[in-house]
Order: sequence, then C-alpha cells, then structure tokens
Amino acid sequence: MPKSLDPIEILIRRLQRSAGLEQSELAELRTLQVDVADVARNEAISREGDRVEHCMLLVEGFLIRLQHTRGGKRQILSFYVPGDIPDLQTLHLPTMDHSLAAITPARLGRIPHKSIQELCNRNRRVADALWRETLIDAAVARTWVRCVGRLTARARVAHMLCELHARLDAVGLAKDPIRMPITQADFADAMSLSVVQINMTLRDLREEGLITVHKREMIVHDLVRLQYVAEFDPLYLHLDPAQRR
Amino acid sequence: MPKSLDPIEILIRRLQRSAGLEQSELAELRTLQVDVADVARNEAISREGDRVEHCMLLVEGFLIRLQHTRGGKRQILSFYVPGDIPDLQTLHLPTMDHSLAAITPARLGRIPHKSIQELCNRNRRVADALWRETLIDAAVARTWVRCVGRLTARARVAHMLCELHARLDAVGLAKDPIRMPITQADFADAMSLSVVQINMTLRDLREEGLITVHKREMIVHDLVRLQYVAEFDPLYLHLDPAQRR
DNA sequence: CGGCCCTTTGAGTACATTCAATACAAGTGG
DNA sequence: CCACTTGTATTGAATGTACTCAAAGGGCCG
Repeated sequence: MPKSLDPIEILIRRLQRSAGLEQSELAELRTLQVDVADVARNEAISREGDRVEHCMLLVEGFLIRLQHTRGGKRQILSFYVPGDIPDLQTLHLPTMDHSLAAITPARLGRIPHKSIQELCNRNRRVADALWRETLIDAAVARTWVRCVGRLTARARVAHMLCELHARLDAVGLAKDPIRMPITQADFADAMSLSVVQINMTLRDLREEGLITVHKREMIVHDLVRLQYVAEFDPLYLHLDPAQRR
Repeated sequence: MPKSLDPIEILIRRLQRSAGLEQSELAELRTLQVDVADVARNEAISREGDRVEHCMLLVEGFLIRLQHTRGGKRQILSFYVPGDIPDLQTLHLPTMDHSLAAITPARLGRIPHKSIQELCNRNRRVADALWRETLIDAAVARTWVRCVGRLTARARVAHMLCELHARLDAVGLAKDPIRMPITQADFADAMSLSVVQINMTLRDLREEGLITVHKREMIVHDLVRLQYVAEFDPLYLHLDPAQRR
C-alpha cells in the first residue's frame, strides 16, 4: 500500500468542496478520532443486519455497496472512491440494510459515531456538510435506478463509466490512464447485466473509439460522445460549487 | 378533497416515530410556516433543474419522483404517501435532479427552507430527525435498484406492493381495502416493466389468491406469502423503533 | 511454469417487449 | 340521462434483447 494522505486531510478536502468551512472548523475536524485499517480485496467490511458504531472514510482503493437475492445474485448499489464515506448513513441508521465490501485492497479510516456526533452537536455547519454528503449518495442511488431500469445495455455501461470518471475527476484521480481495477463481473452486477453483455458492450465502445481499456486501466478518448451515449448529466452528482445554495 | 389533519400534526406524528421529541420541541415545530396547496392529478410539482426554496409535506394523495430518458421513457424512483416530505433533500441540494409529480389529486403543505433551517439551527434533535428521514428515503432508493435490477417481474411487482403496504400501514392507511389509485402504467414505469407484463403479473398474483385488486383498491390476503414472493425484508424502511439507536 | 482468475467468443434459450386490438370504466357535455 | 370521449385494463402474437451454458484464450502471481 503506497504512502497516502492523512485521512482527515482527505475528509477536509472533500467537505471544503461542499461547504466553505472556516479554519476553526477545520481545526475541529482534526480532533476527530481516526483509526487507519487496511482491508484485502473481496473482504466484507460490514454486512446486512450488522449494527455499526463507526463510519468508514475511504482513503485508498475502491469499495462497493451491495445487496443479495435469494437466488444468490448480487446487485451492486454504488461504487466508492477515495474521499467517500460509504456508511455515513449509519450515524442515524446504525443497522446496515446492505453490505459493504472492498473490490480492491483498500485503506480505511475508522471514525467512531460518537466522535462525529459530538462534532456535529458543536458545529452545525459541519453537520450540514455531512448531511449534504449523504444526500448526494442518495441522488446517485436514484439515478442508478433510472440507469438500470430504463437504459439499454450500451447506455448503462457508458453511464457507469461516466459516473466513475466524474467522481474520480472530482478527487483528482482521473488523469489518463485511469486506474479502475473493477472486474467485468463487478460491472455486470452493478448494471444488472451478464458478464457476457458487459464484455460485448465494452468491446463495442472500444471499437467506436470512445474508450480504451487495458490492464484495469481506462482511457476516455471522447468524453462528450461517451456522455451522449450514456445520457449522462452530471447534475445529480452535485459537484458544481456554483450549484450550492 | 375531504377534511384532513393539520399538516404540522402529520409531520409531528411522523417525527415522533423516528425520534422521541419533547413537548418543547413539538411546540417549536408548530411555529413552522406552512402554506397548504392542492394540486391536480398529473400535475408537476417541481422539475429536474428547478431550484426550489420550499419543502413539500404530503398531507393527502400520492406523489412520485421520476426521471426521464432521452427516448421519452419514464422511470419512477419512489412513491410518496401522506406524511412524507418528498423533497426534503432540497434543504441542502436546492437544485432538483429529478421531477416530482402528483399521481392523484393531492394536498401539500409548503414549508420554506428558511423556516426549517432556522428550526434545525435552534434544535439539533429536530435536525437529526429530519436527516434520518432523508436517509430512509435513500435506503428505499437503494433497495429499488436491487428490485429493478435483479428480481423477476413477479417478485418486482410483489415487492412494490409490499413496500406500499408497509409504508401505508405505518401511517395507518393499510386498512382493507387499501386505496391505491396507481395505474398499471405507473407500476410499469416504477418497476421497469411493460404495462402488459404488469397486467399479467397482477393477474397471476390474483389467481394465486395473494391479493385482490378492484377499482383502484387492493386487499392483501396473504402478506407472508406475498413477502416471500417479493423477497421483501422491511428492514430497509427502518420503521421499527427498536432498531433506532 | 502451473494454476487461477478474468476475459472473450459462440450458440441456443427465455423472459419481457412491442404492436395491435378489444373490453371496460369514468367523466363530459349536449 | 344518454351519447361521446378519454383513459385504463386485458388479452394475443410476433419480435428482440439479454441470459445461460459452455469452452477457449490471456495474463498475473506464486
């Protein structure tokens, strides 16, 4: 695992984007109690039904949220990239209604709910910034429904790539080639398609010159056209600071 | 439109369920500025891209959240029943990333963001209760992904009926026969199926004796079996007070 | 270099879609 | 109050998109 930024600095950078916090507030954030832990690929971080008392700040690697079917099928509900807190909702809904797992080796910052809650009680602006993060997470899930429900296989795959690109770009990780160590099986479970379909669709997008995929790395050659194919509108990610209040 | 409860009392009843608020806090809630407005069936309440400055408390009727496809297809992202605040997320994400519409004549309580925000600043417990509501909304969206993505047509329809039943039950509206004035076209756009498929599936469920549907009213004859067919686990609705912290 | 996981491709199948046409119900205006 | 209009429900038939099963080819790690 390469050397990485202090977890809290990643969190600060993230929250700065959504809410211009003041120096005193940043100082308060730095008092948060954080334990760093590494997890292996495919390791489960929490499971449906668990009651948790910590939030996980993702420092490095990729995580997924997922639910299962009685038949054993998986549905991936979101991808998480560095800077995200995939289980921030447990602050107020401590019982997990889905599972959280690493799809790459990952580094996490464990922050006790109590520590966050005390900070939220002291400082409404920090609380609002965190609330806002959970709302974006919800917006992503809603758009995922439209994607899985009403787009063609081709548009779905393109949409997922666009979303990952936009979110990685927002944390400075979209420099070509983009490291995206997600297997086609994961893509399939995310977009509700079969591995076969994913493979064919990626090939089509490649042959049309929209993307190049090689060794878990992706290059987007024509973002505009890819977004058109995907019917992708980044609005729902609420990344644009001008769109804030 | 029949006489209905004071909007604020509905909100109070809702929040009481998620957070045991004190009398003084209830009194504060009653100071919220609320405008009651009626909307017609199929009327749009807000549209993708709108910037809004009010939240809508649903007092009577049914609302939906929806997004569109370039091809003009609709995807319904959630149903809302009395007591819900379908655009509570606009408190911190004032730009709508989807549309909100009435699928029945409905009565709404318009509450200015400013009024809610001032209350939240005065009282963290109220703020946390509202935050929690938005988190449940997100949990519903996530489960919707699994439903649309990985369940069979049969299970999907059953799942939607189970969810509506559970949510109506939580506000005392699930007494047989349940008024559920949702067209089959709406069901289709919600579960990403065609109207034909919805119709056939409802017929199957009817012939198996699980439900009766007549004139926009539904009776659930065998909830346990319906939930089994749906692979429905109500955990994600976080309705059980014992599951609170 | 061997094994494992992932990717790629082919062929037959199944589930759901679309198109189409009829039946039914509710509401409107003469 | 009835004829008319519109929207919803129901059913049949042909089509199609994506799935499953299956098997072979790569690439990476130990």
